Amino acid sequence: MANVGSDKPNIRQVATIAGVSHMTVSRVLNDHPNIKPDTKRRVLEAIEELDYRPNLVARALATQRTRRIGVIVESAVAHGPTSILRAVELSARATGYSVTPIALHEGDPLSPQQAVDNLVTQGVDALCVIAPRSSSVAALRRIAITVPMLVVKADADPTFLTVSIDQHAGTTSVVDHLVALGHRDILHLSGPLDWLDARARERAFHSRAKSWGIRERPIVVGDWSADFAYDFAKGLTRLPDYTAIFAANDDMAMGLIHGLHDRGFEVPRDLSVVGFDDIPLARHFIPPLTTVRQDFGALGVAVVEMLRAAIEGRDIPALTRIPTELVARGSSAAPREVR
Amino acid sequence: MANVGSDKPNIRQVATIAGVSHMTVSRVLNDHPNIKPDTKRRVLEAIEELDYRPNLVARALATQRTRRIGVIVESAVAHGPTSILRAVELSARATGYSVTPIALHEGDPLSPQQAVDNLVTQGVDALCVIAPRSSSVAALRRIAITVPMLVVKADADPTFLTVSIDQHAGTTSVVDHLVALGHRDILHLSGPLDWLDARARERAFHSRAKSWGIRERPIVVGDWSADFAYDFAKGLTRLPDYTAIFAANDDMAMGLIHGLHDRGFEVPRDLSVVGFDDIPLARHFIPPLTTVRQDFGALGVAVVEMLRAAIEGRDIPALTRIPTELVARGSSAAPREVR
DNA sequence: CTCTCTGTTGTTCTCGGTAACATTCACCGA
DNA sequence: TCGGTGAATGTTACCGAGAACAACAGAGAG
Repeated sequence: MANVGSDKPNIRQVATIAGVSHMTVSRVLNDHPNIKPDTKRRVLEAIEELDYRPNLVARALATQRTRRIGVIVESAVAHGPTSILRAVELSARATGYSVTPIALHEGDPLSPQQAVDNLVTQGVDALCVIAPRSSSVAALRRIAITVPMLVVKADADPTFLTVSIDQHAGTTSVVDHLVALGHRDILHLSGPLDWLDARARERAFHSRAKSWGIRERPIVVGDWSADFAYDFAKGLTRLPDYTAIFAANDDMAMGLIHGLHDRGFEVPRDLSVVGFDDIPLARHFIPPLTTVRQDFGALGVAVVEMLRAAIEGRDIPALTRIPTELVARGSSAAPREVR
Repeated sequence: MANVGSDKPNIRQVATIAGVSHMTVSRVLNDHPNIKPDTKRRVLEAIEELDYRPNLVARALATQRTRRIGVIVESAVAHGPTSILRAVELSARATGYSVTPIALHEGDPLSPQQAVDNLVTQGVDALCVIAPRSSSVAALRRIAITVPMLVVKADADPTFLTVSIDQHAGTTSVVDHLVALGHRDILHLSGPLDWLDARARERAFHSRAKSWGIRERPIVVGDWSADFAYDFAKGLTRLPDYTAIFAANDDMAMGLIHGLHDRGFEVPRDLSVVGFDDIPLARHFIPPLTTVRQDFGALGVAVVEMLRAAIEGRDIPALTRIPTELVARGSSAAPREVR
C-alpha cells in the first residue's frame, strides 16, 4: 500500500527495489525452482512494498494464454442455462480462470458462428456452448476452430468435448414414477425439437414408454414457455384420454397446471403433471410439482475440468454424465381410475 | 480463408502482403483519416486474403484498455440480478465491450473487495455492482479504486456512478393499487434489510402508507425465498387483521400464496398478495400475481452508456432512474369487508 | 588443479499491437 | 525559385510480461 497515488508498478520496478533482474521477479511469481530463498524473500518484500500485481494482459500476450473461457448460452432466460453459466463461472474462478459469456437471444442478430468468432477474437482459451439447438451445433461443427470447444449436450460427439446432464435417466425416472403410480397413458409436452435437450427428453420418453408397453401417442411440441402450456391446457374441451402429462420443463408444467385449473380440472386428481428442472419455485406450485433435479454445480466443475485438461494439454477425461434425481411432490398421484 | 493451417497472421504479415508498413495497416484498422483510398483497398484485400483479425490482447496492452466491464452480482440466483447481468452483457456487446461476471454466492469465500481485486487485476476498464447489500457497498466505499465503478442501487451516491430501478415509484404504485381496492391495513414482507433493494422498498412502503394515513404495522423481514414466506403463511393461526400482503419479490409472494392455500385461506378472497419483479411465471401463479415490472433492458443500456462515458472521459450522464410498471392480476382484489 | 555440471541469475528478444515522431512529396504563395 | 504546409506513410520505441539462451559461481570428479 506504499504506492498510493503513483502509477501501477510493473515487474521492473519490483526488480529494481529487490535489486535483481525482472526475470528473477518473474520466476518468483511463477514459482520456478532454483531461486535462492533469500532472493525470493527480497522479491516478495518488494512486491509487498509496491503492492504489485502482475499485469494479466501482458502475461496473456507473452504466454498466448488468457486463462479465459468463452461461454455461449442459448436461451439465457431459462433456469437451467442460467444456473449452468453460474456454475461454470464459479468453478472457473476457483481454478484461476475467468469467463466471458455471450447470451444468444431470440431472433438475435448474432449467429452462433459470430458468437464463436467474437470470443475467439477476444482470445479465449476455450469455448463452452450451453443449451444449444441442433442447428447451432451443426453450424459449429462446420467452422474450423483453433481452441478446444465443449458442448453441454446429452450425447457424446466426435467433434466436440461433451459434458452432459443425464436426460435419459431423468426422463426414465419420470416415466417409471408415473407408471408405478398406475398411469398407462401419458402425454409428453416437449420443448421445441430443434433444442437438443428437448429432443433428448422426447427420445428417452418414447423409448421408456415403449419398453413399458404403454400406448404410443403423439407428443405436443411446446416452446418451453408457460404461456404456451397454459393455452394448450386451457384449450382442452374435455378431460383427455391420457392421465398424466410430462412437461419438458417446469415452466411449461406450471402453465399446464394453471391452464388446467382455469379449465376446471384439478391436478393431480384429474391429471398428473410432472416437470423437469426443479426450479426453486417448483415446490411452491399449487400443487407442488413433481420434477427432476439436476446437479448444475457438478456440471460446472466437470466442464471446467475438461476444458482445462484440453487447454493445458493433459489427458482429457471421458464423457462425464451428470446424474439427475426425481423429486416426487404433490402434482403426481394415481390416475383417476386404473384402466 | 486462404490461411488455413498456418499460424494466426499478424499485422506485419498483412503489411508485407499489402506492400505497406504495419502502421498503415493499423491506421486502416482504426479508421484514421488521411489514408489514400487505393492504399486502404490494398490493405483491406490483404486482410481479407489472410483472414486476419487483430489481436485484442496485444491491442489492450498497447492502449491500456481492455474494453471489458467487470460485473459483480450478489445473489445471482434471483430473477432480477440475472436479468440485469444479461441486459448489461447484451448492451456492452452492442458497443464493442465484453463482460466478465463474478457471482457472489451465499457464504462465498470471496468478499466484495476480493471480487473487485480479481476483476481489476484482470484489467477491466470499469466495474458494475448489481443487487448489493449495504455492507458490501460500505466495503466498496472504502477501497481506493482506479477504474470507474457503478452500483445499481436506488439512490444516487457521491462515491459511485449509479443507475437505479425506481423502487420508490414501483412500491408506491403497489400501495396505491391496494388502497384503491379498499385496503387499509397492509403487511409488508420485506427482503433482508441488509439488501439495498429490500431497504428501498421497505422505506417507500412506509412512506406511502403513512401518506395515505393507513395503519402503521411492523413489517415481517423475509429472506427473499419462497420457503420463508411459505412457512410464515402456513404458521398463521387465524385470518389476520391486515387484508393484503406486499411481498418484496415474486418468489416470496408465491410462497405466501402457497402457504395461505395450505392453511386454508384463499387469495385474493381472504387476503390479497402483491409481489415485485414480474418474473415470467408470475402470470401463471394461481391466482396470477399482481406485481411490478421492471425494464431490465433499459437498465442494461443505461449502465453501459454511463460506464462508457466514464471510461472514455466523456461527460457522465446524470443519474438514470428506470421506470417500473404495476401489473394488476388476480392475486389482488377488494378486501373481504371494507372497514 | 582443471574440467564439467548444476544451481542461480542476467540479457536480449519476442508477443502483436499503438503512440510519437520522422520523412517524403506535392502544392501553394511570396 | 524557395520555404512552408499538410497529406500520406514510414521508423522506432513502448506496453509488461515470459522464453530462450548466456554467464557465472561453486561443488565434485578426474
